[in-house]
Amino acid sequence: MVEDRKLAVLRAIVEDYVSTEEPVGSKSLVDRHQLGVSPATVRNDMAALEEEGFITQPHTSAGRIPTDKGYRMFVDRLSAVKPLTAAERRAIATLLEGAIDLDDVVNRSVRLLAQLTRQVAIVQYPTLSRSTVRHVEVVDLGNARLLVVLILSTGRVEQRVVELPAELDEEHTGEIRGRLNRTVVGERLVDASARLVLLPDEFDPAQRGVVAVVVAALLEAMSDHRSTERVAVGGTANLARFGDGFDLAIRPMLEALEEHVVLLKLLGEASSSSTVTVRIGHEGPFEELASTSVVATGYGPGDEALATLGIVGPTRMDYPGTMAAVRAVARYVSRILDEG
Amino acid sequence: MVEDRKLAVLRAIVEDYVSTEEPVGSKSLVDRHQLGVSPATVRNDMAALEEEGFITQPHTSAGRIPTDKGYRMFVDRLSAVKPLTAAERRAIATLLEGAIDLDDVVNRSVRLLAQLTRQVAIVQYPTLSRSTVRHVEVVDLGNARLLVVLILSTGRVEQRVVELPAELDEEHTGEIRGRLNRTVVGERLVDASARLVLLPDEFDPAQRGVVAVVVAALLEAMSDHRSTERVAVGGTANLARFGDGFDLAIRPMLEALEEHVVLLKLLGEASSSSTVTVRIGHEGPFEELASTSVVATGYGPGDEALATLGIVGPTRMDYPGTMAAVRAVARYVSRILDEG
DNA sequence: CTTGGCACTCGGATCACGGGAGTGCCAGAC
DNA sequence: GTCTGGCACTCCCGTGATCCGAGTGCCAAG
Repeated sequence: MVEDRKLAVLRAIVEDYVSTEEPVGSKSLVDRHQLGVSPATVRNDMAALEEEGFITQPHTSAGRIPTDKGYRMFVDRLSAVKPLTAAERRAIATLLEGAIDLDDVVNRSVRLLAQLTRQVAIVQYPTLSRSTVRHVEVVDLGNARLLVVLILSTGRVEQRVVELPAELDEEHTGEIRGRLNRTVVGERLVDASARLVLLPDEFDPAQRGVVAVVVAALLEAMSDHRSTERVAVGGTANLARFGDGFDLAIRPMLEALEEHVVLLKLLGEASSSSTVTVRIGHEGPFEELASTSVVATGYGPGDEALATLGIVGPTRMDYPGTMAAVRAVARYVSRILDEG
Repeated sequence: MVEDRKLAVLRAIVEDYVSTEEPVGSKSLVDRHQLGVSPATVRNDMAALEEEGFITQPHTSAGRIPTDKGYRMFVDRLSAVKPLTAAERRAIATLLEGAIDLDDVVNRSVRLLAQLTRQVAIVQYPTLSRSTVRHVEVVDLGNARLLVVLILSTGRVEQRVVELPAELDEEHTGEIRGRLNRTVVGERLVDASARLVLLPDEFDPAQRGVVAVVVAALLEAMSDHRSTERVAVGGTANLARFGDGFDLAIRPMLEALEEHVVLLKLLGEASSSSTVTVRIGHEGPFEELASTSVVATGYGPGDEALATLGIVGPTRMDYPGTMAAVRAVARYVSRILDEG
């Protein structure tokens, strides 16, 4: 009973602080919410909440603001995911339906997410690891150079130009192309890689060198770090809304946004699950970003989470709304990938 | 004589203001520079310079700061391009030598430029329009789908997947591939496009539909706006150094950085020439960016400027150093493209 | 357990004030 | 003519001093 009201007070504090951006006191709390008790009672509850570490005062005789622990409690136990409006759903659907290829899907998603949440959005490109090989193409460019193209089931296309030890004739490239495709088409990348490694030995010694070079390029393309680490970022202008500890938080944030490796670490383990995960303040891996939270989720066709998308914003954010937006976008994108 | 000293004073004001970020007064001017005259004399000159619109006072009884017109004069007539240090040259050379493909060149360039100038760097991907076709590849993906790959002399690769009205056999794809290549290889894009349009008519009616679809895809790839409009941005964290009118300037800047079309407009006509151009404050096309300057230049293999690169920063910047860095990077990148 | 009352604290806005940097102008020196 | 030193003036900015109010903690009574 009393415990319930304390949590209601915590929820009210979080909500008010998120919307007003100012420390919230007992008086304004009872004004804005129907708590059915007096400010004095609320004060007692607040003292208890502070004792337990859920809220804190910036200085004596100021209102209270939630701690990271307070936000955590709010997210875990005090908030219901806020359903999107019909208009928002429609906006998501129509915007994403129009996408023409994978790049476009990712770009549209990141814009959409930034717009919906008014935060900085991050979308990781679907990783290659679980997709399968659709086709391999080998093209003679002349001058002992080959173009090797790898086409994957997700629609991603990787290409590499390789230098050969010697010129190659049409017949041989055809043979290599054919055997490559018979070896890997339809395979998952891990299996395809395993088979490719053995392939050069099946050719006669004269061609082995050439095949080895091509295989090396394909292997490299399959395990390509650049593509698995690729991310799209949008809504950086929303950083300008930070307002409060502006330049304190914005600098490390901008730096992080330039380093895709850092961003991927930020999105973190969210990719493994397809539920929305929230990392609040210091819970994240970077000390400098202690005043920012990450809301992320995995996405991908079917049940598989091929990649991660999410947003980064100040710990003081509208978690229910943000989580709803992230989840909704992830679901729509997943559906699109399913169809493509 | 007197005129000369006035200009020397203007130069000194610009230099001091750039380095100290504070309005500069007559006293500190004579202290920091060997002008050989007294503060009173300098004051007279400053009054004249203000009269002519080169400098202004933020408020009465404060020092002077350069106006856009003052910076313009400084850039045009008062500054020598500051040569880079040997270390900087070496850094540019070694960093860019290691690039493995066009994307990598662009990415490295933008990082380099951001680092050298400590500003926000922008590099436009080389435009397709002046490059030539190196090879066209057509790959049957099954299910009446073809992959069309366009490889250009700049190293750019564009690919499109097209849906055919009907399944196609190996022989026909081979024929189409051959005739496509005979038609366009070595041609400039404009010429290639012109020839392609006529190509379907040369086939017999049964194949004409298929060829038309492939040609359409190629034409689209050749005139692809997405690739001509692609830009890479780096060093956004440097925005955090703006310091002065921080949030005033940073917001529109971040917004501009998200809109590649806007960025291209910012870089502007610089692409036509291969000399470094400077756009100062209000000279640029955007009212909101009146306190930022753009230093840009065209670059590309040989004498042709295929694209533009440059930096955006506060009007209060080190123009000689920045111009030198931009020019140096453009030259090195051009050389790399020449070799590739 | 709740509530009204009350004394207390402290941050932030406001204001007055003085120092200092800078200016403009003028009269005299070169 | 040109430069210079002197001087009065302006006004920004930092420093205290003051005051107000929101908010707190605690206590005694309901």
